[in-house]
Amino acid sequence: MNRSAATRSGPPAARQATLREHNLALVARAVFEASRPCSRADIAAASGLTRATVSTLVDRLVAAGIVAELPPATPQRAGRPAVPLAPAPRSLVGLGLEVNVDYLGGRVLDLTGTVVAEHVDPDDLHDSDPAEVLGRLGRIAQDLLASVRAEGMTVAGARLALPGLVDTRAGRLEVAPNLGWSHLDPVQLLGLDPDVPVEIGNEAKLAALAQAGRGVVLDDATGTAPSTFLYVSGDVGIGSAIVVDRRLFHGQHGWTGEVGHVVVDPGGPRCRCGATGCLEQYAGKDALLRGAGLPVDADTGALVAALDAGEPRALAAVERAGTALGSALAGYVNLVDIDTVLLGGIYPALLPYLRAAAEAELRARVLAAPWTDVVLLAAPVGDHAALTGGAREVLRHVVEEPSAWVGED
Amino acid sequence: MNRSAATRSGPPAARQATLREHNLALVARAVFEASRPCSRADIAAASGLTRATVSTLVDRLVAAGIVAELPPATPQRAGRPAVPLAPAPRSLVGLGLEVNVDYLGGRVLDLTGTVVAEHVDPDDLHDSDPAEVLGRLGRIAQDLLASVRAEGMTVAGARLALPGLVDTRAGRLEVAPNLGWSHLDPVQLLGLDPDVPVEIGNEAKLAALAQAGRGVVLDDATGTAPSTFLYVSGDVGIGSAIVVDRRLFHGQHGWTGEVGHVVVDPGGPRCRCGATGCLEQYAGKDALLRGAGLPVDADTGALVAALDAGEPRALAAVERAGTALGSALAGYVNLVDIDTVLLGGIYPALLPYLRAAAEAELRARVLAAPWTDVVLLAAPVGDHAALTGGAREVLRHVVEEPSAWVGED
DNA sequence: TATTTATGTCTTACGGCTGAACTTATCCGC
DNA sequence: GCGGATAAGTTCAGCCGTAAGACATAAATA
Repeated sequence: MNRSAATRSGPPAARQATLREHNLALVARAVFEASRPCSRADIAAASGLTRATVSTLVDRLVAAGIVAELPPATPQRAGRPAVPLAPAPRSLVGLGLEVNVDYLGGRVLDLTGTVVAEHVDPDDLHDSDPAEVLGRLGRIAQDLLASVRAEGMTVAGARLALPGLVDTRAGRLEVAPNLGWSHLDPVQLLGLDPDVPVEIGNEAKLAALAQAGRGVVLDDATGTAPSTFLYVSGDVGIGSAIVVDRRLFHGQHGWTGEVGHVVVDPGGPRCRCGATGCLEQYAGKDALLRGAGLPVDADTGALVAALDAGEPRALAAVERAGTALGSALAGYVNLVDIDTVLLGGIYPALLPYLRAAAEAELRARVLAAPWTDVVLLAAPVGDHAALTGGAREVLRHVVEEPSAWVGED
Repeated sequence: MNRSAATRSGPPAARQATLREHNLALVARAVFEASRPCSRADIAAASGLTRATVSTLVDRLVAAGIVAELPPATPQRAGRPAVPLAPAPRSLVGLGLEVNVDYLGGRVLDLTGTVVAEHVDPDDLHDSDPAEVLGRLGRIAQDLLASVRAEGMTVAGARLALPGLVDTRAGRLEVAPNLGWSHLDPVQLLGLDPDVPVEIGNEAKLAALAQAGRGVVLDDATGTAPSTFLYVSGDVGIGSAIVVDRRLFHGQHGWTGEVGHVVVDPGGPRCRCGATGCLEQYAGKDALLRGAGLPVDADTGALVAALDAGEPRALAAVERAGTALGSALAGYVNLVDIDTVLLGGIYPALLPYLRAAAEAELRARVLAAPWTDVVLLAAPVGDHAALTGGAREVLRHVVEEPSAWVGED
């Protein structure tokens, strides 16, 4: 009997509890983004809340096991010494899972970003049976969960990375060409305890989030990890993700970043997608190996060896890939105006040989080149990045909405 | 003396007043998004706030001239008749300004989306003098402001659209090739009263926002304008904008959507940007006219006439443009996963002749084509869309942050 | 005219933040 | 070694905005 003209959608009404949730998240964020342990007073000064308010909020976060009070550092100056606050280790954890063409496995991270448990099984999963493989992964996940629970940790959730077109909201895998899977509900096939919420995601997208440095904790002694960047992951196919402010740009269905099928040359070779001259046919792994005169089942190491040995065919193939990649990336940058590109997958190893050609093309084709430089970087997180990204994504939600994990009183 | 480890950036602390601001915006949004006038009770039911709270908030919006109480409609059913609420007409207004290659002018919109004042001067402004032109526009703006103020309206702000690379935050125009302008501060040259805040923006971006208004009606089956879409505007150059949920995707500098320089064929003709085979060289206005064998200073009407007459060269040029556009848009859609494309500028007139070729290319090249259809539509707002978009953008801020316009008590 | 139904207003209660006073814990100078 | 200075963290009254529910209002209906 709702005759309302106003829509029911949109943001919810704000009440007193909303205030608290907001400020709780604000305080959590302050602790997790701080470059070193900070005190309640620091947070008060930085946020504009009073020390009184910050204190009650921090107390709740400590009680929930999200924030830990460290032993006091030896004070440097007059005044009561501060109680240093930091992300709580080995308390709340997130589980990242992945099935890819060459392995399946899981990784558990705590709020400090430390790996507290991991299990990876290399395997050839081309054209595999989804029920069998996901059942196996489910048992791996159960073992990981049991081991961390035995140490008193609480699992905040899990994220399953799959190399294909994924509908995150519906929890459906539409198609994963290389696995030979399509139209299935991977979460159900995992058969995990229903008390652990599992979401699925695209492998490249989650690998991208692993690069987003301090998504959970600032662990980049390596340097400043960018918070806005394009992540391009090369393998047989070439996937990518648009990360803005450490979050994915999601598009309408989550199917962004299909840079592998951007046109490089319409007169080029036919792609397995049916069109011609896609980037993948120049800079995909198979195309690179074929162009270098290596067997298709060779690995990147063989290609790098050929490059190091100065093989002309290998050098030519990689240069052609660099030009194609630069051309496609230039279009990408022209369209989304993000000028830091992290290269993952097979590209970090090839970057010394790719870079010159790619950058030449970028300089020539990026319209804003006179005002800004496009930076090509090797992605810092390499090994099974989607596992880390998935676990981090779970934990990011904890930090951004801690109220769900904080008790009533 | 701030030794804080926590950063001072990030969202501000939430206090009681924040609650009120949030809910005030919520209520305003409900009124402005409703498909027909709604009552206080409607808003309460839709938002989850109590009628009491909604009442006090609505009263404030009415007092501020943002919302108007309409005369009661003849009641259809038992019970006290509702007081219909709607955007207030001729109260708060926004000013859109534009300098483009063929005209300069301004347009004033009120909160209902009605044009309450307008002044457009056609003129050839290729390689013009910025100080002279902007001074002239400033006087036009002053006249418009004076006339609406004489009727008691309040000007919420102004937005100046320019056809070039614009740094919105710094208020600088980096370069506008067709105007022959570069490196200047257009707001200062306008010389407006400082009590009217003026921001600048890219012309294509603001024209895109004009398409996203709630009052905009598409002439396709659905009728309502989409809230997430790509807007592609063709002229000599081809600009575009990414609109998500009625907001621009901004990128790092605001320089998104340079689709005119996406590669269509690396072996193609050299572009004025220095690279080869850019979309602009196939689907830009000059390229189209040249391809059709028409003089470069002809207008779109001449091209359409040639098409209607069945001129083979014109038909071939437009088909080639359609294919090129489809190829570039396919890449665009593959990258940002937005499958509604509004075509503006010269394209609506050419759409009947472009569509088949463009859609064929889209079907072949969009990877998600089996799961979603890419829709090509003529942009509903045509004439000087950036004027409307600029004014709307000013008013959107009023609706989204009404607290700035609501008095203390 | 009395009843029903729905809108809009009024009053009291509650929860969360503020501000100021207070306690705690360390350093510094004598 | 002791008192003052300094700064972190805590306690408590007060304010403010929303919730809950009673009340007033206005029209249709029997």
